Amino acid sequence: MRLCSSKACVVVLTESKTKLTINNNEAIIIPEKSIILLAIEGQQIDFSQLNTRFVAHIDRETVKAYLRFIDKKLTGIAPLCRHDTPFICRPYRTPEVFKQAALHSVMQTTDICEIKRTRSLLFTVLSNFLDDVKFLPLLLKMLPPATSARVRSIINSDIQKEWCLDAVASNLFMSSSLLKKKLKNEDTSYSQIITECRMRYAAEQLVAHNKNINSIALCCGYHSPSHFISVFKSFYGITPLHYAHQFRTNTPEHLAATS
DNA sequence: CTGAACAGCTCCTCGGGATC
DNA sequence: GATCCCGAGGAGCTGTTCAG
Repeated sequence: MRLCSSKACVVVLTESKTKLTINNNEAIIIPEKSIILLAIEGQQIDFSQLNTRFVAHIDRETVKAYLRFIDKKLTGIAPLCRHDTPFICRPYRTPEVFKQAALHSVMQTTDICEIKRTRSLLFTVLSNFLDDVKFLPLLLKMLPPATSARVRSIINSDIQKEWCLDAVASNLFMSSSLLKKKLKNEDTSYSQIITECRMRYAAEQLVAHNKNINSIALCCGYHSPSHFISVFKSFYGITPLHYAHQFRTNTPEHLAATS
């Protein structure tokens, strides 16, 4: 089952022995009662068994806040090696705390107290990885490098606009060839970024507004719904309708309604 | 370090058809 | 009718090289 999230990273709790596959590479066996921290951006992550209620979604702001909170000197930390798998696995003994964190991480609330409580729960979950040498490099990897972040920000400012590389480059006051080089140095490309922005927006529209596929495809800058579906499927591993259905059947509201 | 040029490749659109 | 899949062709992007 493909792991879907619009956040920078997730933490997954396993109830039983599970196979984890990242970018279709060799499967990794995860023991039962483990928690796995995964950088999700740009990765295709599949679990042989996955209970979406046991997935805590952590956004970039929470990661930034956590790094400030632990107050460690970050400048000397070696970056995560390009070949390193972007995850850490630890045994976990207090699943009830984790389940609370996972539940809160998908709640949409403007209540300051609830937001602070969610953040505290996620901090508690993250702290389980503190003694792992890969932990801080992995968190730093989730914070975007300058150029790709600026490209994302430009595209997200008007996601429906028909962006091209030249237009984005001129917004950044540089040539398209220079922009390509800078993005390549950050291990990404314009195509990857625009697809990622479009797919995240599409997923939001699917679950939040219940729009049909045609209008979502157009909103995301695709003139062909069929192409949109194929891109969505290659990005999330499931079709848009399946995604929306899966989200609805796994939300706490639905679980409460069906219990 | 930056920009320009170019070959090869990927992505997107379009059209058609199958399935639910 | 809506969704999904597939193939062909063209547009645009990537990677690389070279020059300033």
